[in-house]
Amino acid sequence: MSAHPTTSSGYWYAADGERPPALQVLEALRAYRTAESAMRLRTRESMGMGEKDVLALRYLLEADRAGTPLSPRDLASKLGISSASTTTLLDRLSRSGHVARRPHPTDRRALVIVATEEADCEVRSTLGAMHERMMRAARELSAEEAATVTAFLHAMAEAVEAADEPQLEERVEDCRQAAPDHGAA
Amino acid sequence: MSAHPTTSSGYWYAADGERPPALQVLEALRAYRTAESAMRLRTRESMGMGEKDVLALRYLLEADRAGTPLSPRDLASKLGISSASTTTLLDRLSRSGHVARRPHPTDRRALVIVATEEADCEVRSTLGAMHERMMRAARELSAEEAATVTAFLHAMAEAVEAADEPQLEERVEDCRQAAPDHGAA
DNA sequence: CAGTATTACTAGATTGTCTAGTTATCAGCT
DNA sequence: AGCTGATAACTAGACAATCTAGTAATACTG
Repeated sequence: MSAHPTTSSGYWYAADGERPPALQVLEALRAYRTAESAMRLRTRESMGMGEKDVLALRYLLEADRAGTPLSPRDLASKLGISSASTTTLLDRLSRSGHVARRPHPTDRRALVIVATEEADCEVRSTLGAMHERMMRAARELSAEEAATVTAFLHAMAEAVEAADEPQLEERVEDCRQAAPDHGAA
Repeated sequence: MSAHPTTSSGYWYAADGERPPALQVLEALRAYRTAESAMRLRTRESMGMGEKDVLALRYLLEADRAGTPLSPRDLASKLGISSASTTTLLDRLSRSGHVARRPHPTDRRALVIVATEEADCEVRSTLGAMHERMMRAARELSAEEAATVTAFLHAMAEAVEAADEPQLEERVEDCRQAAPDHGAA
Protein backbone atom coordinates (compact mmCIF):
# COMPACT_ATOMS: atom_id res chain seq x y z
CA MET A 1 0.00 0.00 0.00
CA SER A 2 2.63 2.54 1.07
CA ALA A 3 4.39 2.04 -2.26
CA HIS A 4 1.42 3.49 -4.13
CA PRO A 5 0.83 6.89 -2.54
CA THR A 6 -0.90 8.24 -5.62
CA THR A 7 -3.38 5.44 -6.03
CA SER A 8 -5.02 4.04 -2.96
CA SER A 9 -4.18 5.49 0.41
CA GLY A 10 -2.32 8.35 1.95
CA TYR A 11 -4.26 11.41 0.95
CA TRP A 12 -7.40 13.01 2.03
CA TYR A 13 -10.13 14.07 -0.43
CA ALA A 14 -10.47 16.76 2.02
CA ALA A 15 -12.79 19.69 1.57
CA ASP A 16 -15.99 18.11 2.79
CA GLY A 17 -14.39 15.39 4.89
CA GLU A 18 -15.49 12.55 2.59
CA ARG A 19 -13.42 9.59 1.59
CA PRO A 20 -12.94 8.68 -2.06
CA PRO A 21 -16.06 7.07 -3.56
CA ALA A 22 -14.23 3.84 -4.39
CA LEU A 23 -13.39 3.35 -0.73
CA GLN A 24 -16.96 4.04 0.27
CA VAL A 25 -18.15 1.42 -2.17
CA LEU A 26 -15.81 -1.25 -0.86
CA GLU A 27 -16.74 -0.34 2.66
CA ALA A 28 -20.42 -0.73 1.83
CA LEU A 29 -19.68 -4.09 0.29
CA ARG A 30 -17.97 -5.17 3.46
CA ALA A 31 -20.86 -3.89 5.55
CA TYR A 32 -23.25 -5.94 3.47
CA ARG A 33 -21.08 -9.03 3.86
CA THR A 34 -21.02 -8.55 7.61
CA ALA A 35 -24.78 -8.12 7.80
CA GLU A 36 -25.26 -11.17 5.67
CA SER A 37 -23.13 -13.42 7.75
CA ALA A 38 -24.86 -12.22 10.89
CA MET A 39 -28.16 -13.11 9.26
CA ARG A 40 -26.83 -16.55 8.42
CA LEU A 41 -25.91 -17.05 12.04
CA ARG A 42 -29.39 -16.04 13.18
CA THR A 43 -30.97 -18.40 10.68
CA ARG A 44 -28.68 -21.20 11.73
CA GLU A 45 -29.63 -20.73 15.36
CA SER A 46 -33.32 -20.16 14.75
CA MET A 47 -33.55 -23.48 12.95
CA GLY A 48 -31.15 -25.27 15.26
CA MET A 49 -28.86 -26.51 12.52
CA GLY A 50 -25.29 -26.22 11.40
CA GLU A 51 -24.36 -23.99 8.51
CA LYS A 52 -23.88 -26.83 6.06
CA ASP A 53 -27.31 -28.16 6.93
CA VAL A 54 -29.01 -24.90 6.09
CA LEU A 55 -27.05 -24.59 2.88
CA ALA A 56 -27.92 -28.14 1.93
CA LEU A 57 -31.57 -27.40 2.49
CA ARG A 58 -31.34 -24.35 0.26
CA TYR A 59 -29.77 -26.38 -2.52
CA LEU A 60 -32.38 -29.06 -2.14
CA LEU A 61 -35.31 -26.69 -2.27
CA GLU A 62 -33.84 -24.92 -5.25
CA ALA A 63 -33.32 -28.20 -7.06
CA ASP A 64 -36.78 -29.36 -6.11
CA ARG A 65 -38.28 -26.25 -7.62
CA ALA A 66 -36.20 -26.63 -10.75
CA GLY A 67 -37.37 -30.21 -11.07
CA THR A 68 -33.84 -31.64 -10.98
CA PRO A 69 -33.56 -33.44 -7.68
CA LEU A 70 -30.17 -34.04 -6.12
CA SER A 71 -28.35 -37.18 -5.10
CA PRO A 72 -26.17 -37.34 -1.99
CA ARG A 73 -23.23 -37.23 -4.36
CA ASP A 74 -24.37 -33.94 -5.92
CA LEU A 75 -24.93 -32.50 -2.52
CA ALA A 76 -21.48 -33.51 -1.35
CA SER A 77 -19.81 -31.75 -4.24
CA LYS A 78 -21.95 -28.64 -3.94
CA LEU A 79 -21.22 -28.40 -0.24
CA GLY A 80 -17.57 -29.30 -0.58
CA ILE A 81 -17.72 -32.09 1.97
CA SER A 82 -16.95 -35.78 1.78
CA SER A 83 -19.37 -38.52 0.98
CA ALA A 84 -19.15 -39.74 4.56
CA SER A 85 -20.09 -36.36 5.96
CA THR A 86 -22.96 -36.21 3.53
CA THR A 87 -24.32 -39.46 4.86
CA THR A 88 -24.34 -38.19 8.42
CA LEU A 89 -25.72 -34.85 7.29
CA LEU A 90 -28.59 -36.65 5.62
CA ASP A 91 -29.07 -38.74 8.75
CA ARG A 92 -29.43 -35.53 10.74
CA LEU A 93 -31.79 -33.83 8.32
CA SER A 94 -33.76 -36.99 7.88
CA ARG A 95 -34.12 -37.56 11.60
CA SER A 96 -35.28 -33.97 12.05
CA GLY A 97 -37.83 -34.45 9.30
CA HIS A 98 -36.43 -31.95 6.83
CA VAL A 99 -35.53 -34.31 4.03
CA ALA A 100 -36.41 -37.81 2.87
CA ARG A 101 -34.36 -40.37 0.98
CA ARG A 102 -36.17 -41.70 -2.06
CA PRO A 103 -34.97 -44.47 -4.35
CA HIS A 104 -33.56 -43.23 -7.63
CA PRO A 105 -36.02 -44.04 -10.43
CA THR A 106 -33.51 -45.79 -12.66
CA ASP A 107 -30.31 -46.40 -10.69
CA ARG A 108 -30.92 -48.76 -7.81
CA ARG A 109 -27.64 -47.84 -6.13
CA ALA A 110 -28.49 -44.19 -6.01
CA LEU A 111 -30.83 -42.06 -3.96
CA VAL A 112 -32.80 -38.94 -4.61
CA ILE A 113 -33.06 -36.50 -1.74
CA VAL A 114 -36.21 -34.47 -1.42
CA ALA A 115 -37.00 -31.72 1.04
CA THR A 116 -40.20 -32.24 2.98
CA GLU A 117 -43.06 -29.80 2.89
CA GLU A 118 -42.21 -28.82 6.43
CA ALA A 119 -38.67 -27.87 5.48
CA ASP A 120 -40.00 -25.83 2.60
CA CYS A 121 -42.31 -23.97 4.94
CA GLU A 122 -39.62 -23.45 7.49
CA VAL A 123 -37.14 -21.97 5.04
CA ARG A 124 -39.74 -19.93 3.25
CA SER A 125 -41.08 -18.45 6.44
CA THR A 126 -37.59 -17.74 7.72
CA LEU A 127 -36.12 -16.20 4.58
CA GLY A 128 -39.17 -15.15 2.62
CA ALA A 129 -39.66 -11.77 4.22
CA MET A 130 -36.02 -10.98 3.75
CA HIS A 131 -36.14 -11.88 0.08
CA GLU A 132 -39.16 -9.67 -0.29
CA ARG A 133 -37.31 -6.74 1.29
CA MET A 134 -34.30 -7.30 -0.95
CA MET A 135 -36.47 -7.52 -4.03
CA ARG A 136 -38.28 -4.34 -3.12
CA ALA A 137 -35.01 -2.48 -2.71
CA ALA A 138 -33.69 -3.87 -5.99
CA ARG A 139 -36.82 -2.80 -7.83
CA GLU A 140 -36.31 0.77 -6.77
CA LEU A 141 -33.32 1.01 -9.07
CA SER A 142 -33.82 2.46 -12.51
CA ALA A 143 -32.79 0.29 -15.43
CA GLU A 144 -29.48 2.13 -15.78
CA GLU A 145 -28.77 1.99 -12.08
CA ALA A 146 -29.52 -1.71 -12.05
CA ALA A 147 -27.12 -2.21 -14.93
CA THR A 148 -24.43 -0.30 -13.07
CA VAL A 149 -24.87 -2.32 -9.92
CA THR A 150 -24.98 -5.61 -11.79
CA ALA A 151 -21.83 -4.82 -13.71
CA PHE A 152 -20.07 -3.78 -10.54
CA LEU A 153 -21.02 -6.95 -8.71
CA HIS A 154 -19.83 -9.05 -11.62
CA ALA A 155 -16.54 -7.16 -11.62
CA MET A 156 -16.19 -7.83 -7.89
CA ALA A 157 -16.89 -11.50 -8.32
CA GLU A 158 -14.25 -11.63 -11.00
CA ALA A 159 -11.76 -9.73 -8.86
CA VAL A 160 -12.30 -12.23 -6.09
CA GLU A 161 -12.11 -15.27 -8.30
CA ALA A 162 -8.79 -14.69 -10.01
CA ALA A 163 -6.51 -17.26 -8.43
CA ASP A 164 -3.30 -17.46 -10.43
CA GLU A 165 -1.01 -16.48 -7.63
CA PRO A 166 2.46 -17.74 -6.77
CA GLN A 167 3.04 -20.15 -3.90
CA LEU A 168 2.50 -18.92 -0.38
CA GLU A 169 6.11 -19.31 0.70
CA GLU A 170 7.47 -17.13 -2.06
CA ARG A 171 4.91 -14.43 -1.51
CA VAL A 172 5.65 -14.27 2.19
CA GLU A 173 9.36 -14.13 1.46
CA ASP A 174 8.84 -11.22 -0.91
CA CYS A 175 6.85 -9.36 1.67
CA ARG A 176 9.42 -9.87 4.41
CA GLN A 177 12.09 -8.31 2.28
CA ALA A 178 9.87 -5.40 1.34
CA ALA A 179 8.96 -4.48 4.92
CA PRO A 180 11.96 -5.24 7.15
CA ASP A 181 10.67 -3.49 10.26
CA HIS A 182 7.30 -3.78 11.90
CA GLY A 183 8.12 -4.21 15.55
CA ALA A 184 6.10 -7.37 16.08
CA ALA A 185 8.73 -10.11 16.05
CA MET B 1 -44.55 -15.86 -4.81
CA SER B 2 -47.41 -17.12 -6.96
CA ALA B 3 -49.80 -14.85 -5.08
CA HIS B 4 -48.04 -11.77 -6.47
CA PRO B 5 -48.16 -12.19 -10.20
CA THR B 6 -47.82 -8.50 -10.85
CA THR B 7 -44.80 -7.91 -8.69
CA SER B 8 -42.06 -10.46 -8.70
CA SER B 9 -42.39 -13.52 -10.89
CA GLY B 10 -44.64 -15.00 -13.47
CA TYR B 11 -44.14 -12.81 -16.48
CA TRP B 12 -41.47 -12.47 -19.02
CA TYR B 13 -39.92 -9.08 -19.90
CA ALA B 14 -39.91 -10.67 -23.20
CA ALA B 15 -38.78 -8.96 -26.35
CA ASP B 16 -35.04 -9.51 -25.99
CA GLY B 17 -35.21 -12.49 -23.69
CA GLU B 18 -33.90 -10.62 -20.62
CA ARG B 19 -35.09 -11.02 -17.09
CA PRO B 20 -36.19 -7.99 -15.06
CA PRO B 21 -33.25 -5.86 -13.95
CA ALA B 22 -34.05 -6.32 -10.27
CA LEU B 23 -33.70 -10.06 -10.64
CA GLN B 24 -30.43 -9.66 -12.46
CA VAL B 25 -29.12 -7.50 -9.67
CA LEU B 26 -30.01 -10.01 -6.97
CA GLU B 27 -28.55 -12.77 -9.04
CA ALA B 28 -25.30 -10.84 -9.42
CA LEU B 29 -25.26 -10.32 -5.69
CA ARG B 30 -25.60 -14.04 -5.16
CA ALA B 31 -22.88 -14.74 -7.67
CA TYR B 32 -20.57 -12.41 -5.82
CA ARG B 33 -21.41 -14.06 -2.54
CA THR B 34 -20.62 -17.46 -4.00
CA ALA B 35 -17.32 -16.28 -5.44
CA GLU B 36 -16.42 -14.73 -2.15
CA SER B 37 -17.06 -17.79 -0.10
CA ALA B 38 -15.06 -19.89 -2.55
CA MET B 39 -12.23 -17.43 -2.11
CA ARG B 40 -12.49 -17.73 1.63
CA LEU B 41 -12.19 -21.47 1.33
CA ARG B 42 -9.09 -21.18 -0.84
CA THR B 43 -7.52 -18.76 1.61
CA ARG B 44 -8.37 -21.00 4.51
CA GLU B 45 -6.70 -23.96 2.82
CA SER B 46 -3.71 -22.07 1.50
CA MET B 47 -2.88 -20.89 5.00
CA GLY B 48 -3.81 -24.15 6.67
CA MET B 49 -6.22 -22.62 9.15
CA GLY B 50 -9.83 -22.74 10.11
CA GLU B 51 -12.21 -19.98 9.12
CA LYS B 52 -12.33 -18.40 12.55
CA ASP B 53 -8.55 -18.28 12.63
CA VAL B 54 -8.34 -16.34 9.39
CA LEU B 55 -11.06 -14.00 10.51
CA ALA B 56 -9.34 -13.46 13.84
CA LEU B 57 -6.14 -12.59 12.03
CA ARG B 58 -7.98 -10.07 9.90
CA TYR B 59 -9.45 -8.39 12.95
CA LEU B 60 -6.09 -8.34 14.65
CA LEU B 61 -4.27 -6.81 11.72
CA GLU B 62 -6.99 -4.24 11.29
CA ALA B 63 -6.85 -3.33 14.95
CA ASP B 64 -3.06 -3.23 14.87
CA ARG B 65 -3.15 -0.76 12.02
CA ALA B 66 -5.75 1.34 13.76
CA GLY B 67 -3.57 1.40 16.87
CA THR B 68 -6.27 -0.12 19.07
CA PRO B 69 -5.02 -3.61 19.93
CA LEU B 70 -7.47 -6.31 20.94
CA SER B 71 -7.79 -8.44 24.03
CA PRO B 72 -8.86 -12.08 23.89
CA ARG B 73 -12.18 -10.87 25.23
CA ASP B 74 -12.69 -8.45 22.31
CA LEU B 75 -11.75 -11.15 19.88
CA ALA B 76 -14.20 -13.60 21.40
CA SER B 77 -17.09 -11.20 21.03
CA LYS B 78 -16.14 -10.16 17.51
CA LEU B 79 -15.88 -13.80 16.45
CA GLY B 80 -18.94 -14.91 18.36
CA ILE B 81 -17.17 -17.71 20.19
CA SER B 82 -16.65 -18.44 23.85
CA SER B 83 -13.75 -17.38 25.96
CA ALA B 84 -12.56 -20.97 26.09
CA SER B 85 -12.53 -21.33 22.33
CA THR B 86 -10.65 -18.07 22.14
CA THR B 87 -7.94 -19.42 24.38
CA THR B 88 -7.41 -22.48 22.21
CA LEU B 89 -7.62 -20.34 19.08
CA LEU B 90 -4.86 -18.14 20.44
CA ASP B 91 -2.88 -21.25 21.37
CA ARG B 92 -3.10 -22.39 17.76
CA LEU B 93 -2.20 -19.02 16.27
CA SER B 94 0.53 -18.51 18.79
CA ARG B 95 2.07 -21.93 18.18
CA SER B 96 2.02 -21.29 14.45
CA GLY B 97 3.73 -17.97 14.99
CA HIS B 98 0.94 -15.74 13.75
CA VAL B 99 0.17 -13.87 16.95
CA ALA B 100 1.85 -13.12 20.25
CA ARG B 101 0.37 -12.53 23.68
CA ARG B 102 1.62 -9.35 25.29
CA PRO B 103 0.88 -8.12 28.78
CA HIS B 104 -1.71 -5.37 28.95
CA PRO B 105 -0.02 -2.08 29.85
CA THR B 106 -2.28 -1.22 32.77
CA ASP B 107 -4.39 -4.27 33.63
CA ARG B 108 -2.26 -7.13 34.82
CA ARG B 109 -5.05 -9.67 34.34
CA ALA B 110 -5.50 -8.79 30.71
CA LEU B 111 -3.55 -9.50 27.55
CA VAL B 112 -3.02 -7.67 24.33
CA ILE B 113 -2.85 -9.80 21.22
CA VAL B 114 -0.61 -8.63 18.43
CA ALA B 115 -0.18 -10.14 15.01
CA THR B 116 3.42 -10.95 14.11
CA GLU B 117 5.15 -9.47 11.12
CA GLU B 118 5.00 -12.86 9.47
CA ALA B 119 1.23 -13.03 9.79
CA ASP B 120 0.97 -9.55 8.37
CA CYS B 121 3.06 -10.58 5.38
CA GLU B 122 1.13 -13.77 4.89
CA VAL B 123 -2.25 -12.09 4.87
CA ARG B 124 -1.05 -9.17 2.80
CA SER B 125 0.51 -11.39 0.19
CA THR B 126 -2.53 -13.65 0.10
CA LEU B 127 -5.20 -10.98 -0.05
CA GLY B 128 -3.29 -7.94 -1.26
CA ALA B 129 -3.57 -8.65 -4.96
CA MET B 130 -7.27 -9.28 -4.59
CA HIS B 131 -7.80 -6.03 -2.76
CA GLU B 132 -5.89 -4.26 -5.50
CA ARG B 133 -8.15 -5.78 -8.15
CA MET B 134 -11.26 -4.84 -6.22
CA MET B 135 -10.02 -1.33 -5.70
CA ARG B 136 -9.22 -0.96 -9.36
CA ALA B 137 -12.70 -2.08 -10.33
CA ALA B 138 -14.27 0.24 -7.78
CA ARG B 139 -12.27 3.19 -9.05
CA GLU B 140 -13.66 2.72 -12.52
CA LEU B 141 -17.05 3.88 -11.29
CA SER B 142 -17.98 7.50 -11.78
CA ALA B 143 -18.95 9.45 -8.68
CA GLU B 144 -22.66 9.01 -9.43
CA GLU B 145 -22.28 5.31 -10.15
CA ALA B 146 -20.36 4.85 -6.94
CA ALA B 147 -23.11 6.60 -5.05
CA THR B 148 -25.70 4.34 -6.64
CA VAL B 149 -23.80 1.20 -5.77
CA THR B 150 -23.08 2.34 -2.24
CA ALA B 151 -26.70 3.20 -1.61
CA PHE B 152 -27.83 -0.12 -3.00
CA LEU B 153 -25.42 -2.09 -0.84
CA HIS B 154 -26.55 -0.20 2.22
CA ALA B 155 -30.15 -0.96 1.35
CA MET B 156 -29.28 -4.63 0.99
CA ALA B 157 -27.52 -4.70 4.32
CA GLU B 158 -30.56 -3.14 5.89
CA ALA B 159 -32.90 -5.60 4.18
CA VAL B 160 -30.85 -8.44 5.57
CA GLU B 161 -30.59 -7.04 9.06
CA ALA B 162 -34.23 -6.48 9.87
CA ALA B 163 -35.01 -9.18 12.40
CA ASP B 164 -38.36 -8.43 13.97
CA GLU B 165 -40.06 -11.62 12.90
CA PRO B 166 -42.53 -13.83 14.73
CA GLN B 167 -41.48 -17.09 16.32
CA LEU B 168 -40.47 -19.94 14.06
CA GLU B 169 -43.30 -22.24 15.09
CA GLU B 170 -46.02 -19.77 14.20
CA ARG B 171 -44.50 -18.93 10.85
CA VAL B 172 -44.24 -22.56 9.89
CA GLU B 173 -47.79 -23.11 10.96
CA ASP B 174 -48.95 -20.22 8.79
CA CYS B 175 -47.13 -21.62 5.84
CA ARG B 176 -48.53 -25.11 6.24
CA GLN B 177 -52.04 -23.75 6.11
CA ALA B 178 -51.27 -21.61 3.09
CA ALA B 179 -49.84 -24.45 1.00
CA PRO B 180 -51.70 -27.64 1.91
CA ASP B 181 -50.32 -29.79 -0.91
CA HIS B 182 -46.75 -30.27 -1.94
CA GLY B 183 -46.40 -33.99 -2.32
CA ALA B 184 -43.36 -34.40 -0.09
CA ALA B 185 -44.89 -35.88 3.05
C1' DC C 1 -20.57 -62.72 -18.78
C1' DA C 2 -16.43 -60.92 -16.26
C1' DG C 3 -14.17 -56.87 -14.63
C1' DT C 4 -14.09 -52.18 -13.39
C1' DA C 5 -16.44 -47.96 -11.79
C1' DT C 6 -19.69 -45.82 -8.96
C1' DT C 7 -23.07 -45.19 -5.04
C1' DA C 8 -24.03 -44.94 -0.43
C1' DC C 9 -22.73 -46.37 3.85
C1' DT C 10 -19.68 -47.74 8.22
C1' DA C 11 -15.69 -47.43 11.53
C1' DG C 12 -12.27 -44.90 13.89
C1' DA C 13 -9.66 -40.77 14.49
C1' DT C 14 -9.19 -35.80 14.50
C1' DT C 15 -10.62 -31.14 15.24
C1' DG C 16 -13.05 -27.19 17.01
C1' DT C 17 -16.43 -25.93 19.82
C1' DC C 18 -19.06 -25.72 24.22
C1' DT C 19 -20.12 -25.54 29.54
C1' DA C 20 -18.38 -25.48 34.10
C1' DG C 21 -15.05 -24.48 37.22
C1' DT C 22 -10.15 -22.30 38.69
C1' DT C 23 -6.80 -18.69 39.62
C1' DA C 24 -5.13 -14.04 39.53
C1' DT C 25 -6.21 -9.27 39.43
C1' DC C 26 -9.05 -5.13 39.70
C1' DA C 27 -12.42 -1.73 41.72
C1' DG C 28 -15.58 -0.25 45.24
C1' DC C 29 -17.02 -0.03 50.14
C1' DT C 30 -16.48 0.31 55.00
C1' DA D 1 -5.67 -0.44 54.76
C1' DG D 2 -8.51 -4.64 54.23
C1' DC D 3 -12.54 -7.20 52.49
C1' DT D 4 -15.81 -8.45 48.74
C1' DG D 5 -17.79 -9.04 44.38
C1' DA D 6 -16.70 -8.65 39.43
C1' DT D 7 -13.71 -9.58 35.60
C1' DA D 8 -9.76 -11.80 32.62
C1' DA D 9 -7.74 -15.71 30.96
C1' DC D 10 -7.14 -20.34 31.40
C1' DT D 11 -8.14 -25.67 32.27
C1' DA D 12 -10.84 -30.02 32.07
C1' DG D 13 -14.09 -32.94 30.08
C1' DA D 14 -17.66 -33.76 26.75
C1' DC D 15 -19.88 -33.32 22.33
C1' DA D 16 -20.67 -32.50 17.42
C1' DA D 17 -19.09 -32.45 12.70
C1' DT D 18 -15.76 -33.49 9.86
C1' DC D 19 -12.14 -36.51 7.58
C1' DT D 20 -9.78 -40.94 5.62
C1' DA D 21 -10.09 -45.70 4.62
C1' DG D 22 -12.60 -49.47 3.65
C1' DT D 23 -17.24 -52.36 2.50
C1' DA D 24 -21.45 -54.05 -0.01
C1' DA D 25 -24.58 -53.47 -3.75
C1' DT D 26 -25.44 -52.05 -8.31
C1' DA D 27 -24.34 -50.21 -13.01
C1' DC D 28 -21.69 -50.00 -17.17
C1' DT D 29 -18.27 -51.96 -20.80
C1' DG D 30 -15.66 -54.96 -23.63
